[in-house]
Amino acid sequence: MIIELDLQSDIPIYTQLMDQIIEGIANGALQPGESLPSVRSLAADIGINLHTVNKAYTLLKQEGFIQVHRKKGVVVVDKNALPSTTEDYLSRVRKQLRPIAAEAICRGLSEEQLNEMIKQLYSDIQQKDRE
Amino acid sequence: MIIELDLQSDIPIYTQLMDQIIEGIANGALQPGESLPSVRSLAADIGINLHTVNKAYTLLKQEGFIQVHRKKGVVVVDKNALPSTTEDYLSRVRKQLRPIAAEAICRGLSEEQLNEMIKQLYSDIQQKDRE
Amino acid sequence: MIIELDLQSDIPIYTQLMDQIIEGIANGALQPGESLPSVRSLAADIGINLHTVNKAYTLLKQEGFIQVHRKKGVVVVDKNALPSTTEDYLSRVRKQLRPIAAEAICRGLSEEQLNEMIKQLYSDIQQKDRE
Amino acid sequence: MIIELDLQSDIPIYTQLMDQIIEGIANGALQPGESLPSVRSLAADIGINLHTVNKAYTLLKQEGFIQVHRKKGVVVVDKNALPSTTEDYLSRVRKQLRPIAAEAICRGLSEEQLNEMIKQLYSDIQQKDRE
DNA sequence: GTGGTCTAGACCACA
DNA sequence: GTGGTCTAGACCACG
Repeated sequence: MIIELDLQSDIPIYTQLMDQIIEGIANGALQPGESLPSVRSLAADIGINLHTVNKAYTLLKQEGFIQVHRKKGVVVVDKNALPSTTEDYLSRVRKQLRPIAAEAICRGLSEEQLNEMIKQLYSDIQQKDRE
Repeated sequence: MIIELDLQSDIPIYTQLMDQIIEGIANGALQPGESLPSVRSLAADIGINLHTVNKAYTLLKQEGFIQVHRKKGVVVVDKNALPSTTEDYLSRVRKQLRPIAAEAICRGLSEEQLNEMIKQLYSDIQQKDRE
Repeated sequence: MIIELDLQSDIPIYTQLMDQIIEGIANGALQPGESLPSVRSLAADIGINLHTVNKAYTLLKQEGFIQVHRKKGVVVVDKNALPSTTEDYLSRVRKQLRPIAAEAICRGLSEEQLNEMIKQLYSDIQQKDRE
Repeated sequence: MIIELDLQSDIPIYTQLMDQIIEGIANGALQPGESLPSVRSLAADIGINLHTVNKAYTLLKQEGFIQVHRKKGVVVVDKNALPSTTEDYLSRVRKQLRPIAAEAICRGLSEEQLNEMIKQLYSDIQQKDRE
């Protein structure tokens, strides 16, 4: 799986890294049980700081996407094992979406267009799954 | 219009302020042509520094939501005057939604559920508009 | 002569007013010896503050474009009476043009294009003279 | 590269700083990809506050002259990457030049003399480029 | 009185 | 160590 980082972006590198890994899990590029590279090797591979990779891994672990095995190292959790649609999670998503929706209303982007966009994203992200 | 800030949040105050004002414009609490309070008075009202308010105003101006009128002070721009659905804007929204969608897929939140959430947000935000 | 002000502009109103009057002198809309409206009436006409008009007039007087007669009020000076191409003036123009030229170079706007633009401005401004 | 500021000037320090940096880019003193000093060190060097430097950098970033790279710090963008001669840009230049041209007409500075001045500025600014 | 500019000092997130 | 954010206090230009 290829990690693409934008060092010019205002999004922190560790966040970008998390997002990419989560997307990898979503589209099946990272299968449940699969091992992620060690902090050290991943950092070297993509040319970033150890701390940065470490921070991403730590947060991913906290959110339940990965687990640290003593032997296998960092492994991907089964999607189905994730606590789905917690109320906590739902309200977090709502908070994330709210300002996006507000701006969309101001700019005349309709509910339908936004939903269409989400539909495209879903199929776009899951696309690689079918390969 | 009431501004609610969470000073503990990891979202910068000026961003929260921007979001609230944009939502105010979206729901009609802030009508086109209406003047916003001066940086000083708003800062005093909500108990933050005037520079923080100023930063929010500056960014909102830059994004076209408000204008600084030399006589009327800070003025709300007409929603319809905003360049709606620029390709730039659409791709920005897509970038914002992508990680949200990816996580949703992992957590088993379906496209339909997300759509429903957006529908609720739209009606929730626009609610005051109907008054 | 019609004065057009942009209250949204970041250029101070008094500067805009000066610019318009100078352009009026340049294109002959304001003839030498002609009287300008009084501070009071001009302010009322264009709906701005007395102080603002006053400041513009004061600066124009300082720069030699207008004179204050005890009887006729504010009158336009003859262009030819202006101290032309002082070294002071030339270096001031150079200072104004320098950053414009620097940015033009960065953005790949050629010397010729810039000169062409000036040519157009000259004919554009003097156009009304022919009417 | 040497930065020269006039703290007595009525031109804001951050604007002067921007102008100097843009000129540095124009004349090749600042090469594409080169890193600018950090806000702190530059502020210390030229004896101004870091927020003032920061404002200049922020605006330069906004106008596309520099980018903030998460590893390299503040980096000069390739001139060729700048969107050259946008209609927006051209009309902005026109607005800047208009009052200059108007005054020039009043003072009897001919089109040719202005053109000559621009020619000199171009060669003056680009001078260092040839070294 | 308002916004714009500048300074100063502080904390935190990031790498 | 770097940029990002926030606060505080001050002066000036503008209207």
